[in-house]
Amino acid sequence: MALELFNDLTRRKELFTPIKEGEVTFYSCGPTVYDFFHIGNSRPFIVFDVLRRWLEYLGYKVTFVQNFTDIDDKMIKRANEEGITVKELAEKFIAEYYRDAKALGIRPPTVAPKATEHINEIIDTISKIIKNGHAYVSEGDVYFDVKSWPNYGSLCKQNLDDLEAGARVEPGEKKKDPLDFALWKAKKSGEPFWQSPWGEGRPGWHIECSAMSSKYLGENIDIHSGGVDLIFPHHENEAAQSEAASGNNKPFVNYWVHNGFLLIDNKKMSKSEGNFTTARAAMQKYPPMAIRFFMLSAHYRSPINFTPEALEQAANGVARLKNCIDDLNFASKSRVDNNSDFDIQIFEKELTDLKAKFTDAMNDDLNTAAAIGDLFGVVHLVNSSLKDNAALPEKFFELSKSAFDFYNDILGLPGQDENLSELDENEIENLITERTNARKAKNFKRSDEIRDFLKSKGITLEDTPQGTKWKLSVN
RNA sequence: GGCGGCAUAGCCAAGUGGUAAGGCAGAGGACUGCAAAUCCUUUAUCCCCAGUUCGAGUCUGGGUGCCGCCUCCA
Repeated sequence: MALELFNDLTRRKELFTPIKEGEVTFYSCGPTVYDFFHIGNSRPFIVFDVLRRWLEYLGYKVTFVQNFTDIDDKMIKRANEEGITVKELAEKFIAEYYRDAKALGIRPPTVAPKATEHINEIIDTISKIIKNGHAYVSEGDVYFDVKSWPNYGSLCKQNLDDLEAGARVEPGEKKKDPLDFALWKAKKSGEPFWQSPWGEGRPGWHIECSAMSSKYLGENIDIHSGGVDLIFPHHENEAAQSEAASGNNKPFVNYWVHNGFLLIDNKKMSKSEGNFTTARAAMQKYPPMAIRFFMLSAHYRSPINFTPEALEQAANGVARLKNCIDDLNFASKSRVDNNSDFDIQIFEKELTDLKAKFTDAMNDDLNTAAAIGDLFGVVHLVNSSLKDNAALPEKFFELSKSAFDFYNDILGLPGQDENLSELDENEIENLITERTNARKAKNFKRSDEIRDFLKSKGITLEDTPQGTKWKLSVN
């Protein structure tokens, strides 16, 4: 089975075929860097990170572009509040983006362009749209002429009249039609501005993605992703602009993929509801990998509900996975025996079957929920083998470890251990030795003291027939 | 009003018309000095009604309930 993706343009699952064989051009809408990104933002970052990894696994050379929006109303407002420049604000939260993204196992994009570093490209794009007759200048603003674009509404499946009914005109806007949207905004006092053929001003929101996508990926790209709420107006506008600028009658994007919303208490997260949480704050309450696991435990297009219970369940799921890998590594130190009568052939076949099921699930519109089910099939297989056999051949450990490496490469689970205890390994080992001696002497009071002390330092002990093993506690 | 989505065990969640994956939590058991981890056993007539079919969670129609977009928003 080959990869199928649900395309919002056709609202059907379609076989994925890239424009250029063996290569994928992939644009994903990135954050506006006026604050830490919130927990809802982290969903597309995580699920499309997995889509990118999966495409790479399938053998494509993936160019993954994710922008930083570093100039818009929110940026200006926040910078003024903080008494810093828009540029300083952007630099701060771009750094914070990378910090949070890394913790969540999100890989850096191939290219991460900033709007303010592409003003020339933006101006060029706007000029092309004007030249092609789909935009007009109005007192220093430039607007996209929606009525001139017959395809407008084809992505969000709305007709112009219905859209018109909900459209709003801001005071001071000089549009011909309420649906027209700004490509370029004339300078207002106190705002950053750039020179343009239409006077001093700054780019509108949607145009940066068109300009940067075209620069790094070409005028027609394979995949464009974002949250469902971006379908209208952002992506509808982007498509109109990009196609109006290229004038080549080819679709801007072949596959539009959108993630479902993350809800809090079954409601959309919003500041007015008071249910707004940054990813940073969430990671202080739950392990980052629990958040990643949670995001991948449902299909990316389904809505998911962010609740403490769900996150605790996810944390326990990650712990089960980590325990298995830890047990495997521990056993590989003392239980290797190539004369073991363990049936490695059957084991290898079961691993292969699970990998095939996993592959089918991933190819089926990135069904990570089903895929995680198969990953737990591996966990169970490895745990059972460890339980039932005192000694196992070297190949068992090689196959198991490479299987977990494979799943980790795709899903980013369980990720990497980084949070080290304040104790160093020697101290831990010494205490374990002392405890082992105490246990031999049946001094269980002392042995439990040591175990409790280590627990308080984030180290969990487990006694096994091969000795005591320790691990970092998962929260 | 227009467009769209969802409804599967206590909770989360897969599921291609042929008698319900997986995770979490719970119960019982094994193992353990006690734990922890792990293993074994155990927990669902798939929102309601009608229809199509030999057979429906899965298709059709009609309800009911919840959610999202149409406005800055992942």
